[in-house]
Amino acid sequence: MPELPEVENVRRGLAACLPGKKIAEIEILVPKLVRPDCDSFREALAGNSFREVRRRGKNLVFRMERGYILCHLKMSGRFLCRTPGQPAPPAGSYHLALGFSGGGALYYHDLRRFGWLSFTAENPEPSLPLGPEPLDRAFTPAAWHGIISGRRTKLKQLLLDQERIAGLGNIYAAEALFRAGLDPDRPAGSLDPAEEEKLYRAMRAVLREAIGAGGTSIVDYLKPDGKPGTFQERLSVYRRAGGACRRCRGTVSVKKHGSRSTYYCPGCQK
DNA sequence: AGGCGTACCTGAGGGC
DNA sequence: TGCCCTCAGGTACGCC
Repeated sequence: MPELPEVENVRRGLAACLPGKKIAEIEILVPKLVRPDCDSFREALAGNSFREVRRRGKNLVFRMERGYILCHLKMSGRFLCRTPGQPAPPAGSYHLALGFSGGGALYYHDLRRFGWLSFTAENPEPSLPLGPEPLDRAFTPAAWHGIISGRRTKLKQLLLDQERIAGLGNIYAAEALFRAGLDPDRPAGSLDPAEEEKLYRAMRAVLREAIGAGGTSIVDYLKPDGKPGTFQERLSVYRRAGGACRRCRGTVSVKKHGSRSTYYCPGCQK
């Protein structure tokens, strides 16, 4: 489900309700969601408090009074934040719950159960195997050039490689390539300087716009307040195969990279 | 280096 | 109605 814009919206939603909250109750209904194991997760979090919610790529990092929780939502992980007085979600609608002193709770639900939460004593951020944050100041056109120059990987696959650039997934990789007018099969190293810069700008623009729109809600994704994002209304190619290209009125097409669908416009993307 | 298959899970939707 | 297949926003691992 979630790529950088969705995870960033989750982060913002949680940052608005978690800091200062002390964990009084821990309910783990699906043990495999927590690491290193149920018992140590409970022990580490009982009586612990939330301090800050950060994001690195598609990972969430909760800085606690003692230690950190690293979380990846994978395809279908979802948080729901409830303030004191708001009704609890129905049983069966969550797989993990952290109840707070004084009321309110954080709920996690993960339909496909690929996601996880991991308690670590030290800050896990520096050792995450991730490339630069595409919206960081430090991520300059020169840094981007260093990442793609000389590479034979297809653009689509490079954009999905979190170790090269963090945060893009199947939706925004396709959307960025469409905006840049680039064929997903082009070897990354084949871009001329103007094309490199187009892609650099396209990635950053689409991510920024999607963050502003609250992310893309198609199947699973909801913000921690339970509301959907709206960027699905503004997608140019993703899941639009057979539809008319908004730029050239040609037909949006789809093909596979590995086992994943890549949507693109053959007329616009060269 | 790069690309592919498989695995981890559940549910929705299409074809018959 | 049911069955079987494919597909879904991610990533790790093993193999060629």
